[in-house]
Amino acid sequence: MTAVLVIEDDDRIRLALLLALEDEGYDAVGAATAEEGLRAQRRDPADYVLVDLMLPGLDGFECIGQLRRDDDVPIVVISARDDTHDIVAALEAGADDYLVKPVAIKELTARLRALRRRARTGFGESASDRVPVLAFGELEISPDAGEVSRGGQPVAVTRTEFRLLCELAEHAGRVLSRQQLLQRVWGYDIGDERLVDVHVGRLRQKIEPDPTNPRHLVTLRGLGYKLQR
Amino acid sequence: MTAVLVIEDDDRIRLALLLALEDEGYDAVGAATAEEGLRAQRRDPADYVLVDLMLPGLDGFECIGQLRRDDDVPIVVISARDDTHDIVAALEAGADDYLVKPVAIKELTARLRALRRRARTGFGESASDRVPVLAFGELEISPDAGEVSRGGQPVAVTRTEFRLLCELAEHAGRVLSRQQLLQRVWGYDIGDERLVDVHVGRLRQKIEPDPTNPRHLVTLRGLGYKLQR
DNA sequence: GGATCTATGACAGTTGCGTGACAAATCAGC
DNA sequence: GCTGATTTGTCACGCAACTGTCATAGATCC
Repeated sequence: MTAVLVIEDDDRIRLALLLALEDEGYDAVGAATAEEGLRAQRRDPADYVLVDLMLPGLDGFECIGQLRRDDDVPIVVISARDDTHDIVAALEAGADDYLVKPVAIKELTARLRALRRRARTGFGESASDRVPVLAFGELEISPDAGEVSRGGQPVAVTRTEFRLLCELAEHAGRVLSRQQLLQRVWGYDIGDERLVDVHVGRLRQKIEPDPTNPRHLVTLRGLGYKLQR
Repeated sequence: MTAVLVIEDDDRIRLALLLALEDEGYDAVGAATAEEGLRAQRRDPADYVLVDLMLPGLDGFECIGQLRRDDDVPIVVISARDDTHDIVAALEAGADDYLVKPVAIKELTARLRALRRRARTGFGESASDRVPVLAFGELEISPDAGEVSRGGQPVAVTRTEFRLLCELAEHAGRVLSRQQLLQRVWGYDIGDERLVDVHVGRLRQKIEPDPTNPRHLVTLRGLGYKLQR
């Protein structure tokens, strides 16, 4: 069954949504705060997340950001605010759709279905010859095409940088030690680990908006590097 | 450049949309009727299609159906009608999103970007690329990701602290003596057992809500430490 | 109340990381 | 092949963060 996580602090609205979703045949779970929702999603990932923007503690935008960091789950914002600014900000943060309260349950489920259909289909070329693309926020990597882009703009990376990036992307969210990277990217059994630093540094100059404060290609001191959403 | 086809019979609205889209860096083309739009799309496919519902001749719903028959192009409906029925019908017919006039251009483009991102990413991560997490109440440890979080909020721990925590987490609920920890975390055969205390203390500062009254990382006097739920 | 075990703060030495400079190697265009 | 441009690997330096030691204070047991 399709599972939906509803992150909404207002008990009545949350309950109403949960009941309505269950009526529609979804397996719905509620969370009253962003923190609770994030935890629930980590432990037992739902297929969709609905999130309110105004939450106590961690707000909706941050919640979306956190969800997107380690998950591709479709996120639909359900908010009382219909300001263009909020809508744009939420979508940019990683939300897939934005509905203004009060929401009609039929519309909501229709939108969930549309979202699923779109995600399955992809677009551009026909499904068969579509190049797989790994996405990390505004960063996109297509290993087959040998292309990297940030926010739709192509980024020129060298071969070594590209291999390094692919290796990290393949194990997205996981730490790779310098040794592992040397092994996999360069084929060295032993070698100077600083070499990895240098290339990571160069890569960051190209793919990170603020290379000094990397958001995707992060260092885990003493452990290695990892690529995250 | 990204091309957008706008199918809208009202000249003023169509023109306004075209201009606004071009301002935003899109390559926008207009069509006044469904037939004209379909022809244009067949001849020179755009990356997105915006379509009005109330069109002379072939109406919007049918237009969507026709578009969908031979194309995966993302379709966004832009309509004056905000009736749930219409919205659901349009989405079911194959539209990807539905905006009610008047539309804010910023919102429109944000939605186009969201759509593109989703289509590229797809979803439904396979279980294999989900990073495993060990949970202890609100405390979460992901050895692979090199991450620790409390209540969904990431906590920065050092390498030694991380190793220590993982060691304890691996044997959750069991006491580990200082000797065992020294052995496993530091590789020391002999060494000052106080060292363990110091690191446990530092770890508690970071992961325990009230470090003086630890709930998870507890001391067993004379025996050692253990991590519990 | 004394003995033993544990917590914690301060501190200096060490380690790890990012970066710029540079030379060797490789590539592209002719 | 030649030449200039790009890419790659090496090195050294400096900063920031981490580690281990110690001393002292506190807790616990009998």
